[in-house]
Amino acid sequence: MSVGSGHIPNETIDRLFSYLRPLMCVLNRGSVTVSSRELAEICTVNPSVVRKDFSYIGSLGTRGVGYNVRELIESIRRALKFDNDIRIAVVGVGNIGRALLEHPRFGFEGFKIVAAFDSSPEKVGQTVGQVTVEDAADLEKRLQSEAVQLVIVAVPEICAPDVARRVGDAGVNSVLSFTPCGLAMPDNVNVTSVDLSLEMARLVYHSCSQEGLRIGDGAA
Amino acid sequence: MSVGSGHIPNETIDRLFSYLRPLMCVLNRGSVTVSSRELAEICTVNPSVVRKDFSYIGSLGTRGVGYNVRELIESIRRALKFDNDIRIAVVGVGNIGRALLEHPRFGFEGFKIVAAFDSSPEKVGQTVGQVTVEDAADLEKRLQSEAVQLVIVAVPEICAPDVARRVGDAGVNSVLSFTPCGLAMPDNVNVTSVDLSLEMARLVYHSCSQEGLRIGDGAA
DNA sequence: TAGTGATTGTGTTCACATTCACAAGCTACA
DNA sequence: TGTAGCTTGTGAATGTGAACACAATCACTA
Repeated sequence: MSVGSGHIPNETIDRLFSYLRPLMCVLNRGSVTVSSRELAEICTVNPSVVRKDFSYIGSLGTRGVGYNVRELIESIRRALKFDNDIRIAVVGVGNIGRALLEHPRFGFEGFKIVAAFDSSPEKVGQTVGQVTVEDAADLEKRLQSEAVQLVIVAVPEICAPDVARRVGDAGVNSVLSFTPCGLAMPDNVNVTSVDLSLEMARLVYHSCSQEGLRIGDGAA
Repeated sequence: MSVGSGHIPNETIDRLFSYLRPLMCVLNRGSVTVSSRELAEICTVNPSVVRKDFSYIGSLGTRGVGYNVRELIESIRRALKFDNDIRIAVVGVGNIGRALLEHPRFGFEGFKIVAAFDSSPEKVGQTVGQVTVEDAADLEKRLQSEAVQLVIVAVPEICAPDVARRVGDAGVNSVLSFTPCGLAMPDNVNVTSVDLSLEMARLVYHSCSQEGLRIGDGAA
């Protein structure tokens, strides 16, 4: 019962994703290995959770030493089927859309923005970041020809349902939306909404009820 | 063991927050009551989860009818100590900061942006949304005089650690950051990072491994 | 080569959360 | 008033993940 046999718990999957970026940081700092204790501290989880998580994708560490950072990143990405760049399109080049397009890091993290759309004539033709803004009229056709896997919907709330429908029709089944109210989408389309209000409310709640988080592992 | 006695499970707390916005939508649609089945459908959870969650904050529904939407929202907000507006400051008036400041909905959701800061002289003095951008030099002093409870850090990555430190020094203990790499903060400060890469990676993973989500409650 | 200190890997235990199933209670209507 | 149809509220069962504790293993040093 080791190495990728059996099934990986859902929570572990979620955490595996969240390890990736800290590991990148550790790698950039020049560390060759990282211990479960270190990584746990960065991610604010229990070290034994880290070890168990990694045990689900195979025994990757060396006792007494830790985990080889580079190998670890590789293994996680393999386990999460996150090998090739994910092809992304941004719909809506307002403040948020622009921020995304100008964000330089996506390239390093396995994402590639391949197209941007807007319906406003003065924006169409502009070059923002690495792409040139296209007319939203061509949305469906272009999503298909660019083999887009994920669409970021950053349009005004009123337009969102229409855009979402068209994206669904084009066969894209991952949508990241900045419109918090639920978009009615077919079952085969996964939608994640970025809801800052929600995060902020939770944050303040937890700050108020400051429950002491204990982390330790054995000798704490 | 009813009505606010005992303790509320963590997962329930999280969900209570996530019910708020859908309930607002239902309210705006003109519905007076909502059933656990309806709300569960919107939130993609099991109806019995909804009922149990609400049972932790008291018996709020009427059998055969459902829950009074307005009362429900009130009760949830009370339970989450989310009665008064949360006072927010935005640091960094770039694309993201501007998007936040111009976002009209916060006011309706219990948030009030009371200040914005930037270090660039040409931005200081501009009015964006409801506030006038102030010089970041006065940050600590102004955070205190405005009794800011939560700071949104939307500055370039390189400046983030410094801003975070100053925010911490000013006594604010909730920070929402758009800088994904962990900010080193004292223990009494809660930081939530908005990490789009993380969300996108999860989204694509779940779209690929399309596991059929079942929801039903008894008769499905 | 033996000893020391550190760290992983994991079986077991425990705590927590979800689901189920059904009684209790409401509305509507004849 | 009585009946039918919903919907809530909740005890009990089930499922799942987290924490723990410790054996196994490695590097390093004398």
